[in-house]
This record gives sequence, C-alpha cells and structure tokens, in this order.
Amino acid sequence: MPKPRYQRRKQDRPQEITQAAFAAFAEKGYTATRVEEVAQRAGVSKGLMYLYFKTKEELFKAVVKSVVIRRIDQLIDTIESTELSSEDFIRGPLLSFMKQLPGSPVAIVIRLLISEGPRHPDLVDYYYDNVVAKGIGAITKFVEQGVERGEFRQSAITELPQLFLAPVMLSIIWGLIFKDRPLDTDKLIETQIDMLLAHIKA
Amino acid sequence: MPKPRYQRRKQDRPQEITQAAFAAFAEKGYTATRVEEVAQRAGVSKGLMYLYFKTKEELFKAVVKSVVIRRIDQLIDTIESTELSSEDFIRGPLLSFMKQLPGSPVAIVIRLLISEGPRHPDLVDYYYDNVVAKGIGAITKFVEQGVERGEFRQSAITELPQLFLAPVMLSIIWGLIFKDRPLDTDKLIETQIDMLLAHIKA
DNA sequence: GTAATTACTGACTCACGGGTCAGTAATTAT
DNA sequence: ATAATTACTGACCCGTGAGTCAGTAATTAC
Repeated sequence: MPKPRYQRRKQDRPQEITQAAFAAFAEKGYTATRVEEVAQRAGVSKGLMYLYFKTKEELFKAVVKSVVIRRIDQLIDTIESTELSSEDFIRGPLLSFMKQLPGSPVAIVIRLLISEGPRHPDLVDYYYDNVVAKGIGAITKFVEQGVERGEFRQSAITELPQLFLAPVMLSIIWGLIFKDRPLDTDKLIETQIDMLLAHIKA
Repeated sequence: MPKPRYQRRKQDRPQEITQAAFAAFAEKGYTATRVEEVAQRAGVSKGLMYLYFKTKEELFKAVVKSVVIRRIDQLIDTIESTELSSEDFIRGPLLSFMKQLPGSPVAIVIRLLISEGPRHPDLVDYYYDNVVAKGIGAITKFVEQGVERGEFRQSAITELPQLFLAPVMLSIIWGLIFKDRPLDTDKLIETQIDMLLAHIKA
C-alpha cells in the first residue's frame, strides 16, 4: 500500500510533542491549552499523548525542563576563560546575553512559572537551582573577580547581583503583558549597565 | 423567628464578593478558583454570585478594576504640591511608595494580568491607562521638573523612567515565584535609587 | 396583620476536556 | 508470505465546574 497512514517514530515523538506543547503553552498558557490541540500540532492522536506522558501535568513539567537554557553554562565557561577586562566583559558578552533574554524562551517559562508555579514547588526548585542560582552565582563571582583584580571597588552590588537582572525582568514582564506597546529594552539594559559600572568602578 | 437565615444586603454584596474573589484569586489564581469557593468566602450561595456578576469572567474584570490603586493619584498630587527638592522627594515619598509595592495588591494584579491578560486585552488597556501610564508619566514629569530646576542634568533616564520601576518589578516577580527565598527588596530599591540619583544629579 | 416584592438559595443541567482502552495497522521476526 | 509485536488511533467514559431557575424567605408596602 503506497500510503501508510502514519509512521512509527518512537524516538522523535517525545521531543516533537514537548515542542508542540511549548508553542501552545506560549500562546495560550497551560490551562487554556487542550491536550487535543497539542496532539494536533504534533501531528499525533490524543491517545498517543498519554503513551508518552502519563498526565497533562507531567507533560507540563517535561516542557519546562526542556527549555532550561544550557546557555547559562556557556556563559559561566566564558567567564572563567575570558581574557577581557571585567568592564569589557560586562559590556560585551554579558550585555549580549542579557539583551537576548526578553525575546527568548525564558520569557515564556517565567510566565508559566508565575501562573502554574505555586502548584509545582518542585518545578520552581528545579528552575531556581539550574537557572536562577547559577545566573546569580555567576554574576556575583564575576563582580568579586573584578574587585580582586582591582578594577571594581567593594559595594552593595556584590550582595545585590539582582540589580543586573532588574531591567531584564522588567523587559520580560512588559513584553508578556503589554506585548505591543513599545519599550526600548536594549537601551534600558544598556543604561542600567552604564550606571552599575559607574557605581562600582574603582 | 429569632434566626433569619440570611440578611438582604444588596448594597454591600458586590464589594464583599469582589473582595472574597480577590483573596481567592490571590491564593489559587483565576482558573483554579471555583465560583462556589468565592461564594463560600463571601458568605453567599453560588446562585447569588450570578445575580451580581453575569459570568466568572465579568467577576474577574470587576476584581482587577477594584484594586486599581488610587494611591497613584495621591502620589501625583504629592508631586505637584511638594516643597521638597527633587532629590529629597525621591529619597522620601517616592522611595516609600516604591518599597511598599511588592507587598501590595499590585503584585497580585500583575500575576493575574500575566496569566489571564492575553485573553482580556481590554483589561490590559485599562490597567495600562490607569496605572502604568500614569505612574510612568508621573516619574517622567518629575524628572523633567528636576532638570528645569537645575537639580538634574539631561540624560537617557528622562526617556527611560522604567529604570525606577525595574527593581520593583524584579522584587514583585521574585516574590510571586520564589515566595520563600529571601531577597532584600528594600535594599535593592534603595541602591537603584542611589545609582539613578548619582547618574542624573547636576 | 397580610400581600406584594425581591434578595437569596441550592439542587439541577450540561458542555467540556482529561484520561482510557479495545482495536488497527505499521513494523519486525521467522 | 505469515505471524508476532507494538506504535498508534479515535470513539468513548466520566468527573468537574460554570451557569440556571423554580422555589423560599426576608423585607417592604399597605
């Protein structure tokens, strides 16, 4: 028969389904997304969904974990191996990293965690440990490095690495709520970096 | 009969119901909250809910609108009538205002708008016009006032009033997702103000 | 007091969507 | 080819919760 109605693709299904689910959740949020709809997007039947994920909630967890950015590990590696001065590193690689966050999947994950996080403390822990703590830790370590090198002075910022992330967070939330209203997120982030550097430079 | 089973209180019901609904939404979010539960909290039957609000969605809108902080108008009035220098005003009334936001109902509304906003563009507009635009406008106006007075110099910050709100936003989101993990939001906000002032003082 | 009014109740309906499973057809083994 | 295996389908089940409404009792009018 020339037209098999479907192919067996056990290997690829999970990925394809989580990808489809991520797209759907991004558009409608977790609750408003129907399992049937994810199935359609992934090109499978509703029944198959439940062969790969026991429940909708389990699918949800798989989706969130699937977008844990490994880029953060990249960034940490870069910090450790860079030969740039602290300031140049901040104005270069770190700034680029920060600028792309508002448009990245991280924004969606933030939305999902705000909506559904309270019902999934384990997921929140997971994200905190693997993304937030790492990111905060990297920034802290980096600032301390700058102090050791004599480029930066001691200041409150060593204990408040969140100040680097504040404009990123605002940009993300702004984008989530006020999608269409303009905001120059790049300039916002740049200006914050300017201020921070002015504040800690030795 | 000494024990009437209920009292008729047409006047107070709407308020009582929206208050109960706000509390419930704050705890569980919109979708996970059952109309029946709000009814119980408000001490009325489920049926009565529908005499005051045609649908659950309409109740939702009423709730969000009910917490549109009039405090923002207060703040604007204060700006216009203050005799403090620009810096003193920022370090005083404005700082206090900012510090109390993360623990205020605004945080809840942010959560609700992130979760449900995409399905209620009119509500988003309403909130933007009556809270965000006003707040942003007030800060902008105030900074410009400082420039006119010669206290501040021209800078990118005039066009980026969101820099004032960035640490507030981060504090709010942090509180929503990582409820229990400590963050010194007051210090975060204070330090941002310090930096901003250092950056724009003439 | 009694009647008229209406705020309020709670048992009901019904659509919706998560989850199931007997059957089917693609694949693999023989 | 044929049988054995199993990835996959889609019609079905059933709990849940939004929304209804006929009836009830508190209030008001007389």
